Amino acid sequence: MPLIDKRAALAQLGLFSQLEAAEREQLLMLGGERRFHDGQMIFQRGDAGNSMMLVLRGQVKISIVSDEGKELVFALVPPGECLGEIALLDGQDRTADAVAVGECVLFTLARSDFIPFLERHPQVAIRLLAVLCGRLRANSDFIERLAFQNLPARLARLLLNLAATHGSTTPAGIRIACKLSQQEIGNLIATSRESVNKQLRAWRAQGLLEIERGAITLLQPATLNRLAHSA
Amino acid sequence: MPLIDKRAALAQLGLFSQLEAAEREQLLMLGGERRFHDGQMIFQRGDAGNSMMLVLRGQVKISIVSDEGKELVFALVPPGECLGEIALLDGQDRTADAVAVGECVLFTLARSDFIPFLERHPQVAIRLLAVLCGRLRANSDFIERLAFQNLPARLARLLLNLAATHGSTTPAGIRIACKLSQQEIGNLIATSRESVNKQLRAWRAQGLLEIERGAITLLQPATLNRLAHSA
DNA sequence: GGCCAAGTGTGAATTGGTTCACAAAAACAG
DNA sequence: CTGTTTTTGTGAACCAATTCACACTTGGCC
Repeated sequence: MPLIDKRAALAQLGLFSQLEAAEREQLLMLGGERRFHDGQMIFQRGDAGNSMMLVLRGQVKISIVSDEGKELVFALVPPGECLGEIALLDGQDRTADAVAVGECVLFTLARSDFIPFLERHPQVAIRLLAVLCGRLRANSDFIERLAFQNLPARLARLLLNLAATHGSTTPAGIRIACKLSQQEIGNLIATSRESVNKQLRAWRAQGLLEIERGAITLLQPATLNRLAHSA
Repeated sequence: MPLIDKRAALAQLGLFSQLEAAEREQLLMLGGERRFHDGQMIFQRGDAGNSMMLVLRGQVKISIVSDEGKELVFALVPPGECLGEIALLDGQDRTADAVAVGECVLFTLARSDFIPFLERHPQVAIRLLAVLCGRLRANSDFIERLAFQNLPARLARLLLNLAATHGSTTPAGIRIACKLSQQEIGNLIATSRESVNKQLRAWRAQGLLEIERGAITLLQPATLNRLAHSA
């Protein structure tokens, strides 16, 4: 397990990039490092939210679970981004669960330390405003897709999204080396595992994509894109 | 049409309540007042968003419309609250439409004026963070309801919500003097007008509520509450 | 009053997607 | 290598909600 360079991560992160190196040093002293194993719960909905985290390594799944046990995944937070800001900022409970995906290293900042820091560094507050605006826009999109788009459109969009962030271009098409099970794909677009399966094979039958173990290759991204933007 | 006291409204609003009176005076000079008629469009999705507004009088409907013409209403912003903060803060396009409901008076602040003000007044930035957190929580709720709750649950919840904000207690129950058409109710909970109609009459038949012209009286709010929290 | 537009009421047909129940295939642990 | 667990594949039955089609009511307006 390699040592993670917190200094570099902090400098790179938009939130803190404007600060003087000395100020970031200060922040480093305030925060702590925590490690989580794959599948380990980081925090749970309803917990008192007195810290925020920055992903140094691994990914964090942010999700909610219904009474009947259905899960809806809001986001998979990649390294270099933060999570838990909302509860930190308003001091209320966490609105969602956070679970480690893979071995994770997080840099954590406690509310009691960070709020005073924020008051001394207004530029950071302004940056945070931008972060929250981004979240709000993402949420709007999510709502819009849920309300207006049917399963094929939501799935197509997800695939294109994954392709853009985790995909690699190959002669045949864009290969997504995703280790997402069909169940997890379903949880990302609010649909059942079976429906994901059926839609994927339907598209495979049409030659739109190829399915291997743990990877999907988009053969006709343009066609999928059309599907993502229709009903 | 009565004169609206901008000074009082600004002082009352959480966002600016901490400021010195003199600073609020300054803000008053920066902003302008605009009036809109019932149904008039205030801004449209995709517009450049270079201002935010504060509702002084009337209500503002925030909604998006799908390709097929379906409308989804995110919020009805009441007097004393603000709208359009997101686009103002990040300088990007508006994510939704805003339409006046009833005769509206808005206090508007331009981005070019407000951002410098924000930099001089960090407390306001911190307050804005709280506002955005509130929005994010509301959005989370919205997503959760869309993804997990069926029509009766969503409708029950909406009615209880309306009862809490616009209702008056009567001997028979809680009376909601809403001037919402069934279509508009549907747009608030992402469902068709017909389905709203059928569900309301089903509940009326069960004695859960009473329907008059432009008003609904909840006879058994407790039962509705149970419905709102089940599947 | 009488007309037109907006809103409401209602049933039948259709549909998109879920649920269920299982079989087959991989992945994993010992 | 072998049994166990997780994931995938698939069809049939089911269901909630939409769509469609149309009648009825109400309100506002000239």
